[in-house]
Amino acid sequence: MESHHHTPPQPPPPPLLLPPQSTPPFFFTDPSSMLQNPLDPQGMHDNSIDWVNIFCGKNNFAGDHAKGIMNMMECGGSLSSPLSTCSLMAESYGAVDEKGNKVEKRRGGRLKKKTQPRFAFQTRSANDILDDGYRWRKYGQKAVKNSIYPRSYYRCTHHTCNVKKQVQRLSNDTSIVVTTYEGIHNHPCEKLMETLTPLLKQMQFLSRF
DNA sequence: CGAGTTTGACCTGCGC
DNA sequence: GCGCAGGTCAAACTCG
Repeated sequence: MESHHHTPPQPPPPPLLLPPQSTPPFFFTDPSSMLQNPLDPQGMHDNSIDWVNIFCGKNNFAGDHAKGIMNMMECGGSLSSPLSTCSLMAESYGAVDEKGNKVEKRRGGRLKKKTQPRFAFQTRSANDILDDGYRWRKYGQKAVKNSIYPRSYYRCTHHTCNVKKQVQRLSNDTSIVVTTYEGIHNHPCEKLMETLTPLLKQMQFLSRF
């Protein structure tokens, strides 16, 4: 079956850079709550996050959010946009392997080095698959307890990239899709490059005059 | 024919 | 020890 992630012919992409006066694609529903770190309620550590860079800097959301993932791991909060409501849910890992590296304990059994930041988005959408600009290959689907909807497992198709994501629709609110990303893309967003290339060519052409 | 999906089997941790 | 649950694998299958 054809991958639903394979980008079909689509209308022209939106402008690359948001005009300064435009509404950013995401905004905080409760800015004060964004600053409270559930792992550090006393504020003993630096909780500052470059949210603007993460969410509003460019259209390459899926690529640029990587810049803030490590900060995100220490924090939690919620975001919303006019079209969707998203929540960021940090996960903490406390296990340590024999060499002292922090590891993530997996239900599947094996211990895994904590090199893959992980975070989740809740998105209000009728579509299970959110087009984040990357190409994904489905490698599994499982029925999940207490949910009428299965959980789907995807891997980034880029040969050097090991990013995974899980997609699941909430059973108690069927309008919400939870997408959990694991890892950081080590390559540019293909969709962004597709958008940039003709623009760059046009700029090169115009610069000759 | 290559890329991606489907789906049952398998692996491992956890709770009882 | 056993069964359950989550995550992954891989063969078979689909589609362009």
